[in-house]
Amino acid sequence: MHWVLHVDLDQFIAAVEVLRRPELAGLPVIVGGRGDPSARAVVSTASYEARAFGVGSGMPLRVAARRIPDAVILPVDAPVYRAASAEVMAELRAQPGAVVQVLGWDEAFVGVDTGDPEAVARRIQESVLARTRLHCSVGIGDTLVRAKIATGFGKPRGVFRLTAQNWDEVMGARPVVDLWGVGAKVSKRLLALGIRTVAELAGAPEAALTAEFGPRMGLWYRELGRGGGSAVVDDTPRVPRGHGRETTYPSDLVDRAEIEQAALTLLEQVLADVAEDGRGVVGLGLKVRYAPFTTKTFTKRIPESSDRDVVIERARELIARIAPDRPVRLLGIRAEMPLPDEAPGD
DNA sequence: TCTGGGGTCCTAGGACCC
DNA sequence: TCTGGGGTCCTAGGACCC
Repeated sequence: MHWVLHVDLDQFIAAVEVLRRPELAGLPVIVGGRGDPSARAVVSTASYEARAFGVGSGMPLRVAARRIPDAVILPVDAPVYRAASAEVMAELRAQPGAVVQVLGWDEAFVGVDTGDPEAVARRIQESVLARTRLHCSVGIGDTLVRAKIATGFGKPRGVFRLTAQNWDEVMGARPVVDLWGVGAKVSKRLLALGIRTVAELAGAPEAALTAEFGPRMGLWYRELGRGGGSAVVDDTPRVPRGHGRETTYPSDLVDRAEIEQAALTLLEQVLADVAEDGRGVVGLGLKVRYAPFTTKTFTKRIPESSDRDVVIERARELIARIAPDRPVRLLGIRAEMPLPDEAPGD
């Protein structure tokens, strides 16, 4: 029978850091930003020792540092994590009969045909550990959604099976925010409809959901409440839609020329990423966060172009729309690339 | 206590066309 | 003195994930 496994590395980034600094084992390790707790940054990953103090992903670094004064705080070192991730994914692909769909640096779906998914899960944990010295947890499911959610019950270093059989018993009474793809906003809107738990969402009337969320998302949320959806692990390589760069400045930018220069610097980096993909640009997006928290996005479609100067000229038109008299806290610029099937000439 | 940076996908509403 | 309905494209914004 066909099974979906969801493999998720345990405290991935912190674990990779501990591997190259064995003396950190057992200490509260926090990785985030440039490793400077006085800068504007958030926690990427905290080791389990740090989590015991209530520090977790997304928390401002400053707050984390205050909470654990003797924590080891390290800067994010993306190339190292990418390399470790590639090793893990290669090991997953080496499993006999496995179809692997990568979800991020530290997680992937693995589709397998087997009569004993737990045995496959344990074998994966052992072989990933042997190759990379990293521990992972594995969720087993009869759909992608159930496998993904199952992993959380297996952490750390465990295996958990979640299927149509035990879905209601395990998930029914839990709040909808525990579902993959339901966050704070949607769960609040659901609550306004009288829907608090996963079971209530699963049994909610179609009309109420589609009226609130539209025909597509409304039906999807109900399906999510049932743990349903696809059971197909898709290993088609993802084609990126675009590239972007965002920076929060240590102090807000006020000078007009300075803002323009900063935006063009970001654009250079974005265009380098686009060029590396060997594709053109069909759209631009400029995000500005004025101090303190109002964010504005300007977008623009442009005729497909790979000419750097042409794209920069179009971008200048967006940059000119930044309010001249307001301090800028964050700038982001993003280039959309043509989808493969709309690329001319192939 | 003060909120990053990289992405993805969905929806609403206006312009425009037939 | 009343103005349909379907489609596409574009901009802007919302929400979510890791």
